[in-house]
Amino acid sequence: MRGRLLRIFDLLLEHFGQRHWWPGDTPLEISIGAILTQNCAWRNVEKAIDNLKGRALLELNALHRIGTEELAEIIRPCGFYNIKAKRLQFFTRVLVEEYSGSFESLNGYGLDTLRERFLAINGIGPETADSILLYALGKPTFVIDAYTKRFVRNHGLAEAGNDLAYDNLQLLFMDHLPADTYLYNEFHALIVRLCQTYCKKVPLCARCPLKGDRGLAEGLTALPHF
DNA sequence: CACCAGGCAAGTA
DNA sequence: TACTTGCATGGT
Repeated sequence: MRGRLLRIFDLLLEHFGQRHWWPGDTPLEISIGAILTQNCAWRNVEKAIDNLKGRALLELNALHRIGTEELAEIIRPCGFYNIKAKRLQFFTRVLVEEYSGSFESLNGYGLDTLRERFLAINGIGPETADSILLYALGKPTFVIDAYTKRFVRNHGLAEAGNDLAYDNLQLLFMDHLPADTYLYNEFHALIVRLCQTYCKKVPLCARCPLKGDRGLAEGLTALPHF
């Protein structure tokens, strides 16, 4: 599996090039995006983040202090705005009260410690936690999202059922790849890029160039023709 | 019109 | 433990 995954990575990287993920200029902006994108289209998150940027709210203390109802109206375009406003402030509260209000102070903690702390925050589940850890903090944890699950399923990398649970999907990648931040960053972004073009709808991606009876590796070599 | 989009928590059986 | 529901906007 290790060689297979690395081969998939190499072919995707060659085909699509570096992704330069996650969109966002600072650890805070990346973290905000990770929370706001929960079950909604990224284009709507961009509108919400633009609204925040226009009001100088991409700043930890400002975001922490603003009224929750006012914040909800500002992030309205990304949907679920009432609950997401609370979730943003649950997160900022922990940073302000426990970590000196700075992302720099998080660097001194290990991956497992921070992941456990993030998961204990209401509104931060495994995907949001891993997105912040990997893309905002540079910790080597593999992000599993709807695209990743679809990718694994459609290409037979895991059987249906419990193997597709979040933690097991994460182990599928992390047990068979070196714990490398760049690799995890790029690999996940490439899976997203692939699915956004060829696997737009659940549950199957009939047009996906990786799909077929010939097997994954062989299918991948056909990528450049699409 | 129906369905989907880079989840998560709370409620139910 | 496993499954269902609420949360809500905007694009196709």
